[in-house]
Amino acid sequence: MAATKGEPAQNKALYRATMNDIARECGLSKMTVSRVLGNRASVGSASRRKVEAAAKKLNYELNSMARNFNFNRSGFIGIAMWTGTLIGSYYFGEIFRGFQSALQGSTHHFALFDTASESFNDGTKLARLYQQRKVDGLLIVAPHTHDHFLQTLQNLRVPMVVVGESLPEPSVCSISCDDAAGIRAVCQHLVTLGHRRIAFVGGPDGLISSERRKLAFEQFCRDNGLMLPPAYIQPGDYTMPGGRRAALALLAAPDAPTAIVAANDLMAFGVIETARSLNVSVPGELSVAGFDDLPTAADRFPSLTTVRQPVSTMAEHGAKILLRSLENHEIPSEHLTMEVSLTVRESTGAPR
Amino acid sequence: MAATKGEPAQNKALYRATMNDIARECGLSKMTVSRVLGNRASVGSASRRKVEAAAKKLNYELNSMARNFNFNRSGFIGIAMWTGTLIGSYYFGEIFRGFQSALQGSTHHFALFDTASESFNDGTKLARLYQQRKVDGLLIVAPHTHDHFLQTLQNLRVPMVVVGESLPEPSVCSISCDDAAGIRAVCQHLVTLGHRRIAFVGGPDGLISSERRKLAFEQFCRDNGLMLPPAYIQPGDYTMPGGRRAALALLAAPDAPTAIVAANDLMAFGVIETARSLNVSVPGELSVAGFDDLPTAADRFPSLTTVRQPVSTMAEHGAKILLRSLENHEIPSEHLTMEVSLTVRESTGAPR
DNA sequence: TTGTAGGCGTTATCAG
DNA sequence: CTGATAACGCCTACAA
Repeated sequence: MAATKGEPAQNKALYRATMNDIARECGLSKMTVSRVLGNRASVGSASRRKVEAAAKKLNYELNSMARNFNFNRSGFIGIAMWTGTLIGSYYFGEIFRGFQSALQGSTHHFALFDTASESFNDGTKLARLYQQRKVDGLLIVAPHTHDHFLQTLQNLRVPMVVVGESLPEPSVCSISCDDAAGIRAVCQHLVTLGHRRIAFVGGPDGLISSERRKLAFEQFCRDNGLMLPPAYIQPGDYTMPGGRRAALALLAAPDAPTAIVAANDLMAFGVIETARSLNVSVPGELSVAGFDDLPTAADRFPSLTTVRQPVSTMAEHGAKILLRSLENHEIPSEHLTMEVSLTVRESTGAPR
Repeated sequence: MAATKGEPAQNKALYRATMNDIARECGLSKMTVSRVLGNRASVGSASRRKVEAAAKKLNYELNSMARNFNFNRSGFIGIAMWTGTLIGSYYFGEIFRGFQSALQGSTHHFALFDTASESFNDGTKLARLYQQRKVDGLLIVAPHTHDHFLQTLQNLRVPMVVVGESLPEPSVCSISCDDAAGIRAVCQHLVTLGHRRIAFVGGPDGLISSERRKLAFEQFCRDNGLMLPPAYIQPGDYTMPGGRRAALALLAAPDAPTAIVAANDLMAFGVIETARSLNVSVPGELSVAGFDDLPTAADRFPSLTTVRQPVSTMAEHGAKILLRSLENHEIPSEHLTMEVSLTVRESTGAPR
């Protein structure tokens, strides 16, 4: 590591003008100044001009700390999540995009908090963010079932919206997609193509959506009289290596499936890679489907049949609900379930 | 989209105790309370116990807004970047990981700002965040050369550190990796293997690091007397499709290269995919190398020879420098260049 | 339309 | 060790 020292740089902070300075500058009371610069209340046009000129001259900016202190709000929305696994993912990118577009016209900003740390799990630390007025509310992204903070937060009346998972608690607002419908749609698609031996690669424990997808798959098989040996339900972890492992287990077995449904796209990619390395052609000998519709799902060879969930729309709705509830000083409690859609591409076809 | 209304939920906010309440509760002045709860100054142990008991009883939490208002600091560090392209990337995941570990023991938190919006480019909006005391300082991630805000920020003495790009401005603190050394290492590796016809897939315009990698490549070729027809320098954009396009152009030409160096891993993946689809074996007929060392670089078939840059370490250093400079009320100006290392894997070999 | 008084919750300062 | 007072910068409420 090489270091270079730049020129000395000017260290002293610039003086920041206050409303008082402006008031003095133009011989008005600071209330008049406040009305012009902060309140936009009715002020004589002469005064207004004077104040605005002085503000520009002194390079004045509202001190949002004094302001928020007064209003008893921080101006920040906290995004709370397991950053370790989520932060660099496409999923979070979409989530953030959605959050951002909900922020249009709002004066709020986003702060990012990691729920992985020990003290977060009982909600103490998260709740404290609100009690200390560091955030006005929380957007909880894809919480795990073993995150025990939700109850704590709810008891303390922390305004919050859960995004990406549907919670059993009816009084906690949550926005998710219709996981079960998505799985049913893929399975129906495969059955229509003629498949009868369909296997499933599940997501990690601890995510309700993941559990939902698995249950929907099992239910579909029962409803349609498909064979479902235990080995057809492989555990997974939403990663590509996880998909590879599951595919190895499935394709090595004597009664290998003719189709594999993965609980997310990454695992489906892993399945396809393994199939390729085993010289099992996709979709010729094996159909593969995923869930998420990552951008690369369309780019890959073969392109991936998958379920599209409107992640950024979910996030946008969630953030809007939170913002609205902050304005109205109420705690949101509705549950939203967004529709998903099946995108059929090259990775699925009729079985041989 | 289906919606369900949860139970009414308790809407009124809980009353928040203040230091005054506690003072009254235990018959002491609020200064004594402040000393116990905020200052940790010397206080008689009897008083201390009384205050702590009352605080617990009233479920008291420090009001950080009043506190920060007093201290004239917001408690937030702003992370400013082009979120559209970065937020969902592995790179940002590493960056954030680094930032976070720098925050251990600090009372600061992170806020996230998008520099894509129009008004950001001249720095006005970004500077305002600081002038309005919404953030105490800024971490600028991978700024583009056409981001014109840096000069503005510097003039306004905004404490900031640029991470991931090395800037020409000597008085703006920036932390980056030694791009040129990385490229030289890959090229040397290829030349040592016997390659003489090496092509390059460049990154997007507007990133200094990207430009640096290209220049280093050209310089290496000149220094080593390698042939370098213009077509050997392909434009790219740091995406997989970009890598595919470049590879198509390179492999179709009459004097196709025996090795391709991509300015990042994603493009290298694209090159490998295209090679595969053209039945050009890697590394048999074509060696491919990247830059970044994404986790998947080791997983792929063939695994990728690439340059590892210590992204999270860079970020951690950057954040630490900023935090330290905030404590000392000074503006950092050093330039740090971190070392990179070559990781040789399966995608490179001797030419036929 | 403008100004005065007071308060938000905390800490600095200085006196006891 | 403890307390009274003032201050941070802004806004609400009321009065002129």
